[in-house]
Order: sequence, then structure tokens, then C-alpha cells
Amino acid sequence: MNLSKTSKYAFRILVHMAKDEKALYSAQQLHQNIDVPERYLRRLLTDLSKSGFIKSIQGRQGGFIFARDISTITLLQIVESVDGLDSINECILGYDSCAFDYSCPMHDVWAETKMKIIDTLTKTSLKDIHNNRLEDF
Amino acid sequence: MNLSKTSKYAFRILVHMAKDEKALYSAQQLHQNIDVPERYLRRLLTDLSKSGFIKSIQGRQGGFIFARDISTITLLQIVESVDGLDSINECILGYDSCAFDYSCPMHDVWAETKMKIIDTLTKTSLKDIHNNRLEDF
DNA sequence: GTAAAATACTACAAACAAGTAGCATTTAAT
DNA sequence: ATTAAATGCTACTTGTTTGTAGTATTTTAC
Repeated sequence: MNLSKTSKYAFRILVHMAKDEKALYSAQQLHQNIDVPERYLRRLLTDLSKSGFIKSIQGRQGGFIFARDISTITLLQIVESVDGLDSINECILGYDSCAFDYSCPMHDVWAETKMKIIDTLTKTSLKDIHNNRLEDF
Repeated sequence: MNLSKTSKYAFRILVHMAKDEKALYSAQQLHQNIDVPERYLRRLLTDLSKSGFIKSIQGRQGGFIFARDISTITLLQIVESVDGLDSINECILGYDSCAFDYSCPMHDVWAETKMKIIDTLTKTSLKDIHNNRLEDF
């Protein structure tokens, strides 16, 4: 499993937005609340729009708002759209051939853990994430 | 969890060597058996020597051999020496502060999976890895 | 209709990871 | 001794990811 910094940023954005599911967030507003470089954040927001998680509203009172119900957006979908499925699914030894026609020496040892990772990412939607302790993330 | 390509290479090397625990392997020999760029492999072997997993024997009949019993070498130790512990332990949102004084919004959702990952890496030694199906890794 | 506040696009820059090259050193075979 | 085969060191090159900048476009307030 390989979670890029950009995927982590995407999580931060969408998890933050999920706190008030129906609200409209401007890039600036998000930047003030989560620690992601402003220009990079804006580019990422555009990408997340194109992926269909959120939609952008242009113009003076514009911003970003969820494009579909947050109970239908899973963590796996987010990683998949940013990093690609391979980043999660890849063999722990990095062998391309593993998992198709044969398995690598570490396959069995790692299989259960990998399953657990994929299972959690698949089953957890943005709706399932609740803030605890602090509100300032 | 973030496993660099280099960590995967390290796994390949050590897992391969573990097939014949007491044998001496030259860089060239390893290169012929596992798919890692030759010069990069050699540099990595030197690093793994310095980390104390293997020891190098210089000179004409030289090579690399395990420096300690492979039952004492865990996967976590290997990742730790190559990528650092942070790569495993890092918060899924990438927040530095998470896990110290407070927890991020995804902390609870991810905690169990993270535990599983660390647990598996901690409990699995090179001795525990057995080859299955194919021998040519 | 003009200005302000927002997103969109595209190119560039910096930082980091991965891979390569040259030469030095060590040791064994001959 | 000389040569061959191995590792050790250090610098360089390439590729990828992350971050920045400039300018265009869209829409609302006035």
C-alpha cells in the first residue's frame, strides 16, 4: 500500500467538507482550515471535481460542494482516483506478475493484512467518519 | 503506510537470501535472480550491511551473508532501516501532531487496520517466509 | 458595465526518489 | 607480482512528485 501525500491531502479536504455535507466551501476557506499549500489545494479541488466527488461553482460566490451523497464515497474510491488502484493493490515485493499467474514468496504472509486494508478502505465512506477530540482539522 | 520501491527491493533481496540462510551471495548472483537494477542493488546491499542484517565479505570470493539468525530479522526492522519508522507509523492524513496530543478525524476508523499492519510486520521474520508455487523469485 | 472574488488552465520550479558511472579498495587464484 | 572478481565510496543523472506562478474565465455585487 502506497498512499501519496496528495491522497492524504484529498482525504483532508473531503473529510473536512463532510463535517457539513451540504455546505459550499471556497478554496480559501478550506486552505484556512486544513494544512495544504493553497495553489496545490486548488489544483487538487479541480481534480476532485473532475472525478465526480464534488462539483465546482464558478464566479464570485463560488466554491465546491459534494456532487453526490457522502455515504456513497468510499476511501478506496478517493485513493483510486488520486493514486490509482495499483497503489493499494500492488504486490508487497513490487512484482507485476504477482497476483495474476503466480504469487510471490511473501504473498501468503501478507494476504490477510492486505485484505484488511482493502476491506477497511472499501467499507468506510465519508459518512462513516466522525470527528473526535478536536474540531480544528 | 508507505513502502518505498527501495524497501520492496530490500525485501526481495533478503527474502531470496533467506531461502538458503547460510549461503554466501554475490551481488551479481542476486542480480541474476531478482529484478533490481545492478548498481542500485549493490548500493542497497552495502546499506543492508551497515544496518547489520547481512555482512559483506570483500575480495575475490566475497559476497554477502546473513549477519544474524534470520528468525531475529523482522519485516518491520527492514522497513524501518530503509524508509524509517515514520513511513509505517504516519497518520493516514499525514498530520504530524496526530498520535501525540490528539487524533485526527480518521484516527478511529483507521486504528485497527494500522494495528494489523504493524502487528504483521512485527511478527513476521525472514524465517517465517516460505516460498510457494514458484522458485524463481 | 466595471470591479471583485471565485475557479480553470498550463507551464514552470523545487525537492525527493531512483538509477547510473567511475574509480578505489580488498582478496584469492594463478 | 599480476590479474580477476568481488565490495566501497562518492558524485552525477534521470524521473516523479510536490509546490508555485501567471493568466484566463466565470459570475455576482454595486
